[in-house]
Amino acid sequence: MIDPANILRTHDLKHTKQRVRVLEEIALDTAAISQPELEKKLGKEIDRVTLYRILNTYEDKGILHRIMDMNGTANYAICSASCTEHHHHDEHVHFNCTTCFKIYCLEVNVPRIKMPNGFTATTVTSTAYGICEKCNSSAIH
Amino acid sequence: MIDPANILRTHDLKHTKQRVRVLEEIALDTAAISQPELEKKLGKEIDRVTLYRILNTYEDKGILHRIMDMNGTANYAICSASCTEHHHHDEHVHFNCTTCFKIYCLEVNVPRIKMPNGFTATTVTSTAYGICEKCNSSAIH
DNA sequence: TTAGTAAATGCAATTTCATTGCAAAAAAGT
DNA sequence: ACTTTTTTGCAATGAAATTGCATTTACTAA
Repeated sequence: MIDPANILRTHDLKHTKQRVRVLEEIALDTAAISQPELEKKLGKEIDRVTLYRILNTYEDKGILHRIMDMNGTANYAICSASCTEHHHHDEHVHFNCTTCFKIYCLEVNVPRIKMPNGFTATTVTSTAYGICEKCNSSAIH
Repeated sequence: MIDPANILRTHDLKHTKQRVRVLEEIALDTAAISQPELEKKLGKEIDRVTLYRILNTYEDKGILHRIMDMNGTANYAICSASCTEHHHHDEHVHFNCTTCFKIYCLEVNVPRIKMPNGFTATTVTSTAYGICEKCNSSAIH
């Protein structure tokens, strides 16, 4: 499990209850959570603006990584341990469920792709769309 | 080259000068063009709202496909011929240039990815970030 | 060619979402 | 407990997208 206090300490961020709450909320689910969902869940406790600022600093510090969905909405997931400030290593496949709209970070690496002449790629992302584990099993039963 | 009048006819869309202009503008470049760029170029001729509506109907009809960049901005490119209404076949790699911010549709297919148990994927997209052909060559000279 | 009707456009108003400035509150160190 | 620095919340601003409606434009059939 994640330890919010420890994460904040190792990234030289002050320990505030708002920052802890955001990490707790995101850690509840293995799927990424969207900014609007977070806002709905934490809106009573945390000001909208503060939430924006916390998410931005977490992204800068490499604590969270941001995944844009097909609607241009930001989704956030906890970075793997190898992420460092200004250098994310989220080179795994993302899975967007078209039923529950959750985004999962799969334990599958993005395959190597050879670029056409003249194009040099530094990062490659890969996103799959379909039905997730939970939605598939609830459809069967 | 693309023929706007023909595209409109084959998709049962009325021929208007605004619709033709949008297609012409998008066909000028092989790269995808962002909504704000389109707005800047066509803002004098076409109302902002009309542009939104045209882009939406083109996407619905499978004439354009929409690519979200990392900022959540919509970019549009002309669909390959195999796109039909409500079923896009843009399963090629997209390239986002981090210098000029243009998005290219590469002639490279998205590789097959095996999903974890329980996850069933219907579509997979792949996006590379880096320096495009033009920006690379202008950096050398 | 012209009249009728169905659809697309442009404008104004509204709504939604993100950002900025600043005063008050809260952390961390002494 | 006191001081300094950072974070938070609120209000105001700014930017982007959406809706309603009157006007204009495209298409069809006489």
